[in-house]
Amino acid sequence: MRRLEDRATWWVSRAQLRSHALLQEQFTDAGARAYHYRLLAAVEEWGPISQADLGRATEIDRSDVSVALDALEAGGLLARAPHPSDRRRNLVTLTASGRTELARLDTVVDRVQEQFLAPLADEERAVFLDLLRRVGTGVSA
Amino acid sequence: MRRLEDRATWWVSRAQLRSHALLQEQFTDAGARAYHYRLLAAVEEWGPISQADLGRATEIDRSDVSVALDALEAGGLLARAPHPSDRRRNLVTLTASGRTELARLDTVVDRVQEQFLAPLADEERAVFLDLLRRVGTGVSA
DNA sequence: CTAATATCAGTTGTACTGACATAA
DNA sequence: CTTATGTCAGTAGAACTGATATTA
Repeated sequence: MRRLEDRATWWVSRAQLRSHALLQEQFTDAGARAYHYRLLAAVEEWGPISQADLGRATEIDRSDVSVALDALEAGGLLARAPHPSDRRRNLVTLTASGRTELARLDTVVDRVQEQFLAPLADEERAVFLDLLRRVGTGVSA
Repeated sequence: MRRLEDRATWWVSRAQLRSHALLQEQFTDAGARAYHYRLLAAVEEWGPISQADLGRATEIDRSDVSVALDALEAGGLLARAPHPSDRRRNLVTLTASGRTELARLDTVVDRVQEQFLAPLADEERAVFLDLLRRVGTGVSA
């Protein structure tokens, strides 16, 4: 596969595939999903936050945020409350068990990250992160 | 998103998203799909090749190879012929127009790669490729 | 009897699209 | 009148699963 293996797009796919497989496997064992983790993490950092802002922060489509929040709310991991001055919005906050669940999932993600980056030495990891960040955003800064 | 933005898994997803968006957009304009390109490229390098081997080379599931080949064969880009000594197998080969189409898609992929790697300097691209390859295979070599 | 191949039908999770009622 | 928000229904492509007939 000379043709493909010289292409960054190919290797990005392969890397994403491996990362995704590790994450999915261990999230499934933990009874969670990637979307849920991303949303819980964003709510912890930015909450109380509206669903639209949550979508922008996690880069998950508004409509998918809406559906995912239904599950998270049903599981008691977060709560929706009306915005005091803008009745279009729901303010989303973490519950106590949401915080616990997030901490639990953090250990899963840390383990996955360690396995994923295992082929790289410490100095290489920092370089990799930097290059990946720039390529991911499309900005050279 | 401190929590997510310190994680390689997050940035791999973002990078894959950007790469995928560029590829999909320009493949759509060109009337092609990622699977088709991967299969054409593999057949050119390894063909005549059986469908099972094609699946292993491209890391596309056998069942998906089967379906994708239907479309490519219908478009006259490649041909299936019975294996002379193993009647279970189809030997897949490129047709002349398959070769032309592959060359056309190569220019698309080259353009996408250039856009995708735009944030990186030349030396950085080589480093990035190397790190990505190791992380994608899970092997430090 | 046990693989391996090609195929078919169906499922999952991610991402997106278009539409809509409501409210700013 | 225009824009933003939350919701709903539906779609697309990638990846996978399980089953099956055929052949090695």
